[in-house]
Amino acid sequence: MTDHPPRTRIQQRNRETILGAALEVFSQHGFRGATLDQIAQAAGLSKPNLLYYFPSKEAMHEALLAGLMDTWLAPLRALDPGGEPLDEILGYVHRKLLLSRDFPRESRLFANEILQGAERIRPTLEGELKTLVDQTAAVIAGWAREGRIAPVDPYHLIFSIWALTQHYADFDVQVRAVLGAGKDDPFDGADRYLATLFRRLLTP
Amino acid sequence: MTDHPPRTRIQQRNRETILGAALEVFSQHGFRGATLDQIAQAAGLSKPNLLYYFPSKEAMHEALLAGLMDTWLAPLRALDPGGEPLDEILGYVHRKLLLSRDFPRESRLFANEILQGAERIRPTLEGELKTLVDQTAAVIAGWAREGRIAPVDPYHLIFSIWALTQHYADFDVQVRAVLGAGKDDPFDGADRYLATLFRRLLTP
DNA sequence: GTCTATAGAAGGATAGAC
DNA sequence: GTCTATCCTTCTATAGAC
Repeated sequence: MTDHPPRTRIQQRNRETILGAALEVFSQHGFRGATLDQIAQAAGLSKPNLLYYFPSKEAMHEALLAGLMDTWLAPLRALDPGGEPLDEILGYVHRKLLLSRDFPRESRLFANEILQGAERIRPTLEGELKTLVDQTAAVIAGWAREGRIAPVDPYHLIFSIWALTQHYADFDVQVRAVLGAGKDDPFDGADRYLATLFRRLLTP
Repeated sequence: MTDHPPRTRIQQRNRETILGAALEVFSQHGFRGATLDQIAQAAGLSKPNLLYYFPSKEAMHEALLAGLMDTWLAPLRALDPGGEPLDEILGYVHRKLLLSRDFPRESRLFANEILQGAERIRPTLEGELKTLVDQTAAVIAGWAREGRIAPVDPYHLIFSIWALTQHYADFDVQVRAVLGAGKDDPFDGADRYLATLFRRLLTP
């Protein structure tokens, strides 16, 4: 017994193809800007065939968002309150940057959602996300109180990690326009820069 | 003789009303997600009346973007190569944060545009913006070479200033969801946090 | 200048053949 | 399961009265 009706291999494969195409299109145009025609073309399927696998455009979008939040919060969950403070925070920054590098479309899907009011995920932000951030902020505040890192507002510290890592995915076009064509991968430079930044910020 | 045909006061006022409404709607839904109905309602005018003042939806969007880039780059242009390095950079951070606080809709309009591929402003990014950043990066690199600030990649420094300041406007919904209702203005905390961050990063 | 009415195109979703 | 054809709604833009 599973949560969902059993699916053949071909059904499973098509659902994944469609979700991949939907991610591509939604992340580039936002929910309202995306069209089923674009998704169908990206998936190599007909428009009605999309709607055989998902009841609506909305359902595709929800399916993408549902899986996203856990992936996005995993690096923060992996922060160990018992570890060495600076290593833990630098490790979080590094993991979050890798996530932006390897899943830029997911990052942009999320950014589109927040930017446009987050109506579909506001409950998650105010619930699950806030709870996790509150816990982590308490840990970081404890480290600062013990003098193991320099004193710093833990909430703004977390915001700054999000802003700095996601910037390279969400504003990729601008970053590459400014750096020019012949440069290294922006993410390599970012990794070194961010390690330096947070080391200098947090070293007591 | 002016660049444009003369306009009555009422025409001028209506154009501004429409652009204000368009900014509200475009910044929240992106270009394709916005509708003329929404803009008309926000402006308190009929839909055909909008199209009496602007030839198309596209024209409204372009009018907004045209004015935006200069406003957005002004704080960077105000950075004085002859000034005290740390003060100049901290001053830039502060001005940029104020801009995000006072013009969050403009920030989100810009973010929507970049996020969705920046097709309408890519030439400006690769031309005017890149030139200005290259010049500023050279100034900052010089300061670092002279030991007046700590060594740091000037391009990633500028990216980090953009990311950190615009985050509070673009991801406002998420910031407020995490901080909860009863807290201070996020921008107050951000101002103090960012000053600390860049001071610790850049003090030699 | 501003409106009502509507043309014409595009988009989401369904019917029904295969 | 997958397609063609099509319905119905929404959207941009225009026509034309006032």
